[in-house]
Amino acid sequence: MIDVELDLMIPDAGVQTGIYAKFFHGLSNPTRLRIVETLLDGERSVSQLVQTLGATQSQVSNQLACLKWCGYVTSRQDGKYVLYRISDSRVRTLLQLAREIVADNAEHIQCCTRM
Amino acid sequence: MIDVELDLMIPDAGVQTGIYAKFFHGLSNPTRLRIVETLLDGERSVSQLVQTLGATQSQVSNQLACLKWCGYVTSRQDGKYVLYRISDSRVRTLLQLAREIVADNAEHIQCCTRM
DNA sequence: ACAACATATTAAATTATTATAATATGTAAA
DNA sequence: TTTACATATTATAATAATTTAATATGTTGT
Repeated sequence: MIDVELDLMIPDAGVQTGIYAKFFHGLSNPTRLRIVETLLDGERSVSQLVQTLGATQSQVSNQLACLKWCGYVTSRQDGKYVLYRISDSRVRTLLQLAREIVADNAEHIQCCTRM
Repeated sequence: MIDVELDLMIPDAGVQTGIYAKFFHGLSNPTRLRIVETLLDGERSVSQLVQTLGATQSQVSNQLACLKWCGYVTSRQDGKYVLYRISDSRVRTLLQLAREIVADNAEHIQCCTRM
């Protein structure tokens, strides 16, 4: 009973916030972010991404799976290839906004030693 | 020479994308995201955040340090207390946009088994 | 200066994420 | 149906992030 009350007092404890944290986690890795940026330029196959990013096929496939789970990309089969695309155009806006915030707070953003 | 050319062919290889990935990493942890959400409601001391989130003091201080590095928050001393606030109002817009994207792509967002 | 409280830092243990390498699945052309 | 190519999955090793616990620093009031 006391535990329940305490839980309710904690905003978004556990479940709800976790979804959004996972969503942001999708962009928290340089390889994934570069995949998203590349796909913002148009649909790409896995092998095209492999070539563009200079990463291994396994790496790209795994990160694409992650981005798919997070809802950033969708895919369709096209012959031998699987083409990926950004699933929501507002992702572009999200990235642009992030760039602006980072640019205008450059003096506060230090080099992270712990992460 | 060949290496240099290859590097240049890879969009945002390494440095630049890394900054934005780190920025997003700031919101990729449930505790940090809840801190940001709480601070969007107004300035808070560390001990207030500790109570609200039900996390340890060490945890909150460490995550605040991380958020500070990422440029999300700034702080000021107020007597015994250190008050933290969101450093850029556009962070609210960023979170709202993320919520909208997640909401509208709920069917694509699966439960991530790997992360 | 001392005591009490608030916050920051650190080190070590735990846990999560990522890269690598190997293999499996799927598609299409011969 | 065999072969070649494209992508996905898996296991393991390497690395990074998080929690926990302890301690250090800093501020205020006595």
